[in-house]
Amino acid sequence: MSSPIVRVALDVPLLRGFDYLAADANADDVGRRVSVPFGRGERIGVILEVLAASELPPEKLKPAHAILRDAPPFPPDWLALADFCSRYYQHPIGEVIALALPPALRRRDALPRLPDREIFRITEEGRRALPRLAQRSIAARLLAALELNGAMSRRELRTVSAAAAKQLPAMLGKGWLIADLETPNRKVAAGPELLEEQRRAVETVAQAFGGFAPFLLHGVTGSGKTEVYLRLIERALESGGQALLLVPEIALTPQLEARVSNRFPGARLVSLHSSLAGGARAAGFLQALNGEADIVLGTRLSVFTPLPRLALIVVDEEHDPSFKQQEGMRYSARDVAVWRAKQRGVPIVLGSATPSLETWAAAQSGRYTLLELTARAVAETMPEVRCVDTRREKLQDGMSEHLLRAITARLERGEQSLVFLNRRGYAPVLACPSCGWVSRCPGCAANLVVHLADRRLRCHHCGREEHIPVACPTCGNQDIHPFGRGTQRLEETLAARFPQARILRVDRDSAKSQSRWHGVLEAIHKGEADILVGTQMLAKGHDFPKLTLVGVLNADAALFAADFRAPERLFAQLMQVGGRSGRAALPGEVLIQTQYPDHPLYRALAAHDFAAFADTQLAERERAGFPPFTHQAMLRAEAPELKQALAFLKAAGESGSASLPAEVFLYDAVPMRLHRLAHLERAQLLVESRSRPALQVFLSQWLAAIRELKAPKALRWHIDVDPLEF
DNA sequence: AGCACGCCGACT
DNA sequence: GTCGGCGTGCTC
Repeated sequence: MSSPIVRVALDVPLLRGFDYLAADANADDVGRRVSVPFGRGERIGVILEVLAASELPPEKLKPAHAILRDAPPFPPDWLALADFCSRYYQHPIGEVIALALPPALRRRDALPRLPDREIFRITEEGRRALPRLAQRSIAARLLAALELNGAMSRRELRTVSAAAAKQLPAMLGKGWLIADLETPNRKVAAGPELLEEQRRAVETVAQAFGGFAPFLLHGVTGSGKTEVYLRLIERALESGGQALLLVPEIALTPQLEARVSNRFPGARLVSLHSSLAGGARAAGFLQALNGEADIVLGTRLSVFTPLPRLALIVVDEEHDPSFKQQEGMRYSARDVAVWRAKQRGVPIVLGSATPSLETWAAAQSGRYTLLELTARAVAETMPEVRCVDTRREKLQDGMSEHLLRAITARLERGEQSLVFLNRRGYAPVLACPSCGWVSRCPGCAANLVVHLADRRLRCHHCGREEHIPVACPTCGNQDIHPFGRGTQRLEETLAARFPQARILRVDRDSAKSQSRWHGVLEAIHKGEADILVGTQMLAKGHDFPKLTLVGVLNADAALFAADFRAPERLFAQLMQVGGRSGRAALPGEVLIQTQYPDHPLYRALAAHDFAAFADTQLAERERAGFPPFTHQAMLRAEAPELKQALAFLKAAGESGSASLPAEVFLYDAVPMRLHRLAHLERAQLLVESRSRPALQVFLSQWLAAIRELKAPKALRWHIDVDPLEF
């Protein structure tokens, strides 16, 4: 009888698994970590299959070092999830698994310690023994404490005696105590009264528990989506299930985490945000895997958490672009979450005030069930949204008289204003008016942005920094100046115009660190600022009670951008900033400076009518053959020379057209919009099909052919399935 | 991806 | 005579 074979997924960019001899392997080692020799080193992989024989000649097989049995194996549905991602996103299985695992589990480290959930109780045997023991003995004191308290954890027993841990095994051996697992505490704090439509949404989803059912929960800021999530999580926990709550990659996670843990004080909450230390991430992952965690809350990576009792998935702000990974395996956590809900037969709730058009279309067609929250649940009113026609009103330093008057009125009333400008820095470029020189980034096809605060020129794409030159580098002219307007300059002009006002700029530069960001939020809350100048950083989630005016500068560019998703993002962004202002007592106002006040996007925004906006966008997309009416994949290449990237893509395109199915279309290779980034020239080639399966089949064959192409050593390429960026 | 082997140019 | 360039090929 020959030794069993394990097929192992390793973190290498190769499509296949690797077979090893493993004499002690058995069927339930599938999904376990394994240490194997690879090349001249050692690696940790995951067992995909246990086989009787390998297709490889026996002499090529090496024995595995050890199957790591210190944790439960990753369950079959988890491996199936990795396999799906591998095939759908055309990414090697070993790398998918490596991505899904916390780094600590990809090493041979000792596993992190999990929070102790073991509790001890005294037995009859122990009660009989107690009087016979010396009163001051450790055993007696422990038994007495247990008799008094019922059940105690190891930690609690240690407070009785520091030597408790040492004594426990012997006492267990004598049958004086029994160890048990702490039963989860089902305590739920009271939530606010639900509005009728919230209650209906909760009931509709709750009735779908136990089977796959996708929902779109559509409701503006303040309509109480979070409360719906919390009630549904409560239902999931009641039935003994686990809930997965995915949130965008923003600084808001701690707030939501606090809200969840306050509501479910007895539940075991695992929070997997990006700044988590390695050990903590692994611990959370293992708690989810062994079924101890009740709620997993985290950003896109959390979609890969193993959850044996999964009962519900929630994706909050489902339209948020941060759910899509933009490097390595370019997966969409929202889409993977939907697949996972289907695989596991559980309901999934996608929540947003401005759903992605993909999700909206699915809800319109009935594939997803639409749940609408129309009322603002809290004491808030929708702000009044108006356009300021900048063709008629002369601008002063980028601001209209209208906006300036509105700010003045807020100052007089002691309310806050926010001026929104999505452009960091002082000015987008430094230029010489006499010779036409502009500050360009030597590595990127982009301008260096003037940051006057620290007197530097900075590339927002590659991070390059230079000193601000005193004279034009080409003609020596000393009269060079910043052109255009960024948040720093806006702050300066506002300060000049409103010398009495306290102005606070909020962008990535002014709120770099977590602590500075918190300081900023606190200052706003305490009313220590009268005028806020900010980028989209300020748009999300936070509640500023005294804010009653939002002015939007320079939004028009997105209306006519080359990227067909730009209007969708603009609408979501403006809706979000607008949502920062206004409550019942202090109604809010949004002033949008635009040259196109009659544009349907602004009209829909003014009417707070997402559906109208979405319908016109979807009609346009259908006419133009864009997603969600077609499915796309983007092949991108980068190389030192643009012609190398283009030549590679052209060769790839030719190899693809050789066997192109009728329903798949290959476009020509073109330079990317930002065609040079960090000294690399970049180009891309779009593939499109109305049939997702046809596209998938084509992609897997095509990529096999592309891997055979020879390319310059410095050229790198990747495939992006369902790309967001153009 | 690493990391070997392998065959041609300028250095102690 | 060797150090080292990165082309090619393999990893069970």
